[in-house]
This record gives sequence, C-alpha cells and structure tokens, in this order.
Amino acid sequence: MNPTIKDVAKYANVSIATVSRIVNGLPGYTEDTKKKVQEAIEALGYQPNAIARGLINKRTQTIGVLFPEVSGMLSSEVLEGVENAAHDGGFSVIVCNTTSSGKRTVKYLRLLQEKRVDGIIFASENVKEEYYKIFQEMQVPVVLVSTASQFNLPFVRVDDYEGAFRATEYLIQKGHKQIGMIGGSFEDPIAGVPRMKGFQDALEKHGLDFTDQQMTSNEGYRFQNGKESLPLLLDKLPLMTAVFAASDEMAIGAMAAAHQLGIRVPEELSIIGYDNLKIAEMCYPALTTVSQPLKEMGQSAGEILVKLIKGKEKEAESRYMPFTIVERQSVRDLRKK
Amino acid sequence: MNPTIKDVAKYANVSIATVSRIVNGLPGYTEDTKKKVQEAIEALGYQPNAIARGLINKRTQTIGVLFPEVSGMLSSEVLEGVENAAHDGGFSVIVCNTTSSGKRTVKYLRLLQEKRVDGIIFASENVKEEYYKIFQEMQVPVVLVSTASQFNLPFVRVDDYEGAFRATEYLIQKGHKQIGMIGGSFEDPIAGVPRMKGFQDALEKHGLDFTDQQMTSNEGYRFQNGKESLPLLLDKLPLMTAVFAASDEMAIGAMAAAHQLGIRVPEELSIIGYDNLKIAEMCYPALTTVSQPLKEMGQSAGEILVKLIKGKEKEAESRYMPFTIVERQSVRDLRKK
DNA sequence: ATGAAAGCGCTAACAT
DNA sequence: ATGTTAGCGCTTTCAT
Repeated sequence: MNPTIKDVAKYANVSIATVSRIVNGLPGYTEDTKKKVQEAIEALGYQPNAIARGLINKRTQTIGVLFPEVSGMLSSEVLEGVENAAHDGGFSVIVCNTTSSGKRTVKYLRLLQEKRVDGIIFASENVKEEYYKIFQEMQVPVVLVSTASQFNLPFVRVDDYEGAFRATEYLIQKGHKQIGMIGGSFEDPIAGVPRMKGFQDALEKHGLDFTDQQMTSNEGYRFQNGKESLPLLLDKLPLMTAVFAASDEMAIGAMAAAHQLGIRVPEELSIIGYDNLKIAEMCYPALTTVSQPLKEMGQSAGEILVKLIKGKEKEAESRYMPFTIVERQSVRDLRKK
Repeated sequence: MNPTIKDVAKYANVSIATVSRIVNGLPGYTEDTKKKVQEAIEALGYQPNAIARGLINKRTQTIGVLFPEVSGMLSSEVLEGVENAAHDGGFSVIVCNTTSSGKRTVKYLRLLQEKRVDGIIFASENVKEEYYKIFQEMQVPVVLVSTASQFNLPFVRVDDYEGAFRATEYLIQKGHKQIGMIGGSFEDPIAGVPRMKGFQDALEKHGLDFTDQQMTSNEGYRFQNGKESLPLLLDKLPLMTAVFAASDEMAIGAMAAAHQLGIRVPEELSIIGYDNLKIAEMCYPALTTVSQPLKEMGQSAGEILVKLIKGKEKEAESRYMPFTIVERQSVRDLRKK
C-alpha cells in the first residue's frame, strides 16, 4: 500500500498534525522539523491521498464536463480549452459523453453528484428543466459553453445571430444576390433558429427578398446533411451563386456535392461555413467560414467555473466571444473582373 | 448540504449499518425495513458519497486517460471509445492533456496517483522509463493504446508495419512503380519507423528499388508536414505517380499541395493515407486510406483495463486490431486504361 | 435482523 | 512549535 501520513509521522518522529502542516504549507514548525519531515516524505515516497482530503475538505478538485459527442471536432477543441483552464486552476476533469440522450445525461449528472465534483461544464446542448433541477440540487456552479438556456446560468458562446448575419452580409458584399442557406433545425434555439434568422435579416436589410425556398433545414449539422441539402437547394434556387452553411461540416458536405455535380467552387458556387474547425483549412478549396474560437471558449468557460468554485466571483459573468470571418478560397468576389 | 447516511438512518429509525446494507444490496433485513429505508432515501434525496466510499473501499471507480493532444482527431475518437467502455464498466474517466511534454506527463501521473485512480490508459506516446516507474509505484493496471513499449504493458494497436506494407502493396497492385512516401520520424518507434520499414519492404518484395530519395521524414504528422513534404518529394522523384503518407493529415496536406501545384489527384498523382479519420471521407477527392478502428481501439483498451481492475484477468492480453484499406477516390488504377 | 463501534487518511480546533 | 483528538461519510466486523 501507499504510505500514509501516519507512516511519515512515525518515520520522522513527529505527529501527523505536523506533517499535515508541512505538506499544506501552513505555519507552525521549525526549519529543522520541516527538513526531517521532507526527508521522510522523500524516503517513503509519500503522496497525500486526495480522496481523504476530499472527504474532509468537501472539495474534490474535480469538475465534470458533459458533451453530446466527445469525438465531435467541435467538442474536442472545446474540451482541450476546458482541460487546460481546469488544470491551471488545480482541477481535474471528468468527461461525459451524453450522446444527446436525456437519460444518459441524467445518469451522468447523478454520477457527478455522487463523485462530488466541484463544478460542471455543460456543452453544446439544450438545458432541460430536469437538468436544471439537478444542478440546483447539486449546489455546484455550472457554466454553459456553446449554449444558452432559459435559466440563469452563465454561458460562454458567440452570438449566433450576429455571426450568421455577418456571414450573409459578407456574401452580399462580394456581389452575391442569389444566396441559399443550409440551415439547422427549427427546434434548435442555439445553432438552428438564430443562424437562420440572421441569414434572413441580412438578406432583407440589403433589399434581397427572402422566401423559405432558399433555405433547407436539417436535423443535424453533419457532412451528410450538407451533402444532401445542396441538390435540394439548387433545385429550388437554380441561379444561386452562393451558399451559407450553418456548420463547417455541412459546408464541406455541400462542397462534396458540388464536386460531384461538376459545379466548381468557388468559380460557379461560393460557399461559406460556420465554426472554423480544423478541417476548414484542410479541405479543397480551403473554406471561408465564421470562426468560433472553440478552444478559447472552452478555456474561458473553465476559467469562469474555477473562479466560481473558488468563490472569487459571486455572480456569474457570461461571455460572448468574438467571432471573425476567416477568408480562404471558397468564396468568389463577383464584383472583380 | 447533501443528506448523509446518518440522516437517512435517523429518518427511517434504523442504524446506519442497515441503511448501508440496503444501499449496497447486501443481505440482512426484512422487506419492511427495506421499504422504510427506501422511502427515507427517496424523501431526503439521498445520494451515497462516492468519496467516502472510495476512502474505505480503496476504489474510486475512476480511471485516467493520457493523450498527447486531446483535441487531435485521433485522440478524440479513441477517447470516445474509452469513455464508453469505462462507463459501461462503472468507471468515470479523467482526461489529461500531456501536450507531449514529459514534465506535464509526470505531473499528471502524480495527480492521478493522488486521486487514487483505479487504472490508467496511456495513448499514442512513447512510454519513458520514468513513466514506467511511476506506473509500478502506483500499483494500478495500465493499458496502452496506439503505442507499444519496451516494458511488459498490455497494448491495443494495429500492426503499423503490416498496415504500411499493405498500403504500399495496394499502390503497386494498382500499377504504380514510382512511389514516394511522406513518413514520420525515425525517432518514433510506433508510427515512424515501422511504417517506413513496411513501405520499403513492400517495394523490395515487388522488385522495386528503394532509395531514401523516395521518402521524406517529418517531426510531426500534421497537415502542414504533408503539405511541405510533397514538393520535396516531387523534386527528388519527378516521375512519381503515387504517394503513401504516414497519416491522413499528411495525406490531405499533400493533396492541398498538389492542388496548389496544379497536379490533379488522382489523375496525375495517387495518394493513400493512414488512419481513416473522419476527414478522410470529407476531403476532395475522398481519401483512400489504411483504416485504424480508433473508436474500437479505445473501447477495447477500456474493456481490458476494466477487466484488469476487477481482477478478472490476471495477466494482460494485448490486442492487435485489424486494419483495412478503405478505397475511396484518391488512388488511380494505372492498369485500366 | 439489527446495531455499536472501529477505522479508511486526512484536516483543524484545541490543548500544551 | 508540536501533539491530541474529533470528525468527514462510509463499510464492515462483531455483538446482540
């Protein structure tokens, strides 16, 4: 077995209280005993037991992070940010893959409760009433990433409406007039509705008519959704010169469909995405897209959570992160030449 | 505060021992008291404290997973598999992002030791002597994913030599004779050397000369590495008709370089990758590649670890996972017209 | 069938 | 400056 504080105390001929003080950097001992104890620790290879500590301190120095899909490219970048911030703040992170299932989410929440995590980061999904109740029960701080909620929970995200609005304006500024959108779900209050609304409003602001003929809606935001959507859109809007896709995966799916149909991007069809995943710069042509600073968002959420846990903050600050449009090769400027 | 076992006992008018028995499904009580206690639990919303349990049971039901880069596309798929297996086995997983730094790795290992995790999964990196010593100290099972080691540690991985050999043969069977390779590092005993050796041996087996002119080596396996490697290779091997890249990211980087140089893939240049990341089917043209079953590997490693922890297995079984070559559009068959 | 009590490894209040 | 002791919430003998 691992040596305990008792063993160290015995070895160094002091009481366990003294060892504890030295280990925790509290005052109350001579340099001499300190050295003795440190030697004992060294000799025995003593490691304080975080479990015992947690029991008494009511602090586990651990947070839980819930993702609908941990292997998603979006999640994995956010996770890296969270992990980084947590680690810097002295916390470990337990990952939970909810697979967007309510049951699994509740199960995980209960688990995190039993494990007495000090805080929770909830990502990319809607906060159901049921979850919120558990949050309250748990009495630990919660911060949302890439989501908002009807409840009073701090969040870190970008303004989806604004991002979509600007993406659309970008296309318009490049001279496009027949613009289609590959949208998400009308049920989705985060990545779905706001992005579609932003698209529509930008069009109208610039005097371009909007009819629902120029938009498809999708259950998910995957490659396949985008790939299937493009032909549909082309059908309804044959003169379309540009597409705004509500996610990079969909944008790249649309690109694949275009390739298949023999439509050249960006010469014949411009495409702009949303997210700025790593793949955006790897595909051909490199994708112009609305960049969400995913890692920074995770980092930021982690930092806020840590502050909240340490009680430095009383009320939670939410943060809107800045998005940018990163220009690559998938959009053609119609005004030139 | 959360109610404790004491509260439940008081509420139900029994001793804490009885509550404990009921909660843990041990024998020794009447149906009647069981009901009473369950009602108390329900009424109070009691959740057993996993920390207290861990202290006494010496089991935390938690495992640690170390990745060089959690946001890597490779890691994230493996992680999903691990998390899945762990969860099924009743374990939570703590993720650690080592950033390939030895110091950070050691720090994390110490942390996991303090947190008394029940087991460790170590991914995609070389096991240094220093790490191995800590493993031994910790006295917990360890399983390697996508790595092997000089030590007697169970691993789950595919045979890199074999995979590279087959990829090269595939190219040869398609009629290619001038084949280049974008390789990894000679310092890397996993993804580096074996894949390069496999390439070389396949060439020689089929009577094609091998000179180091037809290979580049790289520090990393990223998009940029591949992108920079292709022109170098083309320089040395102007008649090259096919490239084998030691990773999908590099393959896609090579593709990007080819596009830039006006070389058409696969018409003028065939490319085969290694990994089968999600991007492989999203890029254009879709990438033919050696598929590693990443999620399954993670899952498998998780399962082995759980078995080891539960003591069902005495000695660790290592597993070579089967790879397959998934044919998409990036390789041209030279034999057909 | 049930309860009392010891103790897991630690911290913190209270002596000395 | 150092030690003694009472828990933290639980499991597990050992009695009854």
